[in-house]
Amino acid sequence: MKTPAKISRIPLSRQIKNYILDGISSGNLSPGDRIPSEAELAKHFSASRMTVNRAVSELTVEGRLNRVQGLGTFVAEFKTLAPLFEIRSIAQEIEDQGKEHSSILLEAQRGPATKQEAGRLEVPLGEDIFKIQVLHLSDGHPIQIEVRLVVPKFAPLFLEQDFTTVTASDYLQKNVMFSEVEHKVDAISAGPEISKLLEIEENAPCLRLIRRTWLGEDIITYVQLIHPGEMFRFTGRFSGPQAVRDMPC
Amino acid sequence: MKTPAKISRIPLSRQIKNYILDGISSGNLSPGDRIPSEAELAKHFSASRMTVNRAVSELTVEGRLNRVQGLGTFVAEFKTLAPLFEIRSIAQEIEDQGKEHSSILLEAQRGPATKQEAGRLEVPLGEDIFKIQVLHLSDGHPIQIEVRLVVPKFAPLFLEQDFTTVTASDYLQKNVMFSEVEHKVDAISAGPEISKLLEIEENAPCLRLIRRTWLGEDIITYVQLIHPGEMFRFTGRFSGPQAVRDMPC
DNA sequence: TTGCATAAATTGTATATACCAGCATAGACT
DNA sequence: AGTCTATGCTGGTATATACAATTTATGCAA
Repeated sequence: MKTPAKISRIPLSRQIKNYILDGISSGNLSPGDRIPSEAELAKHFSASRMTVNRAVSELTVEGRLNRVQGLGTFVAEFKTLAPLFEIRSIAQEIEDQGKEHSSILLEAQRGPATKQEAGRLEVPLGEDIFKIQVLHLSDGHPIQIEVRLVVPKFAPLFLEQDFTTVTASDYLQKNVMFSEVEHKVDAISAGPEISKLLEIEENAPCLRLIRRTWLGEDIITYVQLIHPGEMFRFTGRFSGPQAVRDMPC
Repeated sequence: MKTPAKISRIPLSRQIKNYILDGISSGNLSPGDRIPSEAELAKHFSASRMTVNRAVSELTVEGRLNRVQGLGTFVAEFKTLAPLFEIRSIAQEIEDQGKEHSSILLEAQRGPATKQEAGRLEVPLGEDIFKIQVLHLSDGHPIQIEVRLVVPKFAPLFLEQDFTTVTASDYLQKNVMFSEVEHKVDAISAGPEISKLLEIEENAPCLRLIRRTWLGEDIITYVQLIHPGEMFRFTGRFSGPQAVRDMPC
């Protein structure tokens, strides 16, 4: 008798990681709390300690946990901005979490640049530009709003992309000659539109606003990402105690 | 008979990682090359495959290698900017590589801000500021120049730091309430001063210039880092084929 | 009370083994 | 010639085990 279909195609180590992550995001585990020891987790999952060790080690590398030999493993005190500074495809990020990425094209229009848009791209006011807005979903749940401003004459190929499947990061990674990247991170609260799109409460704090400007020889792109803070994490690697504790969100 | 002192306190997995990294930096392994299989490495180091597996897996997470099931493990095609965007202490970075960090205080003076400096900090021209310049060394080799501009009235405690042991990142991580970070990356070539400090050829290309501005409630800091490009790596995670290949450096 | 040795718990590292999954190729078959 | 299959190599995951290193708690002795 063969294995009855595929009951669980998710690796055990991944399940353990998700279990811990769920504990953190659900509030059962708070920053500073000790998580069960490797031996306990191994028993709980009927796994060997090595498997637990790998799962926990990976979470440590990812900045979610801190391990202290002889003491135990603890939920990282603070979230990290590090992932925000890593320029990766949101699709890849989601898939790495074992979830399914999809996206909805909210807007794709061409027209003259407003004053703000021209400022972002550092082009003359009224310049012919493209404005694309995409909503990214993780397992069907909205998770990030992406706004792209592109100067068509610099990037004709960009316009042929399927914006719902190819993220800006994907495209830029494959096609754009990097010369300079400017990166700004800010925190905002949700206005009516954003709260509706992301299915969160209005005026919810903690949203991360990331702005990136790519200045290449043949393309000028401005990417603006908005997503709930929970998706990305802070660790001590980036900011210390006061850094986040005193933040409004 | 006990172990004869400590012949090798460096973990085997770390040794394997260093072996591979050395192969890459020495040019024996170029991007795209296949590295020896896990079995071969295990034999070479008289280690078990699991140990090799861990070492190689970690290098993959760090973006230095790409693993393909059924094919082999390959040197990552391109370096990544990701570490540049991770805000970490240079001291920690160096120690993580198993090397010793030290630093030399090149300059520490107080005076009115020049036009350029005032612009960086967004303070009035002539504002009383501190200018600190530190040279960081890895195992005695100069590796990074750090320039810090600080507005004293916003950060009185900052001035009591020992600048040669506490890096700006360290301090900011522990004491500064984060509100906004601006991050710019650029590539420059080495002028006479820089080439002398970093012990590299004059006009050497590929130097990374990183500028960070921290805007907090009680501190405004501008940090400028210069280091040879080799220290940090690119991977496909950040930039695609053309991204680096076509760069002047 | 103080100091020190010891024990217990925990993570860190390493081994030996097993089986699964993906890829490429050689060889057999049509 | 084209197609299929078997095989071998590769990495992916998991187990069971062992010992080292670190921290904390405990208990005993001075």
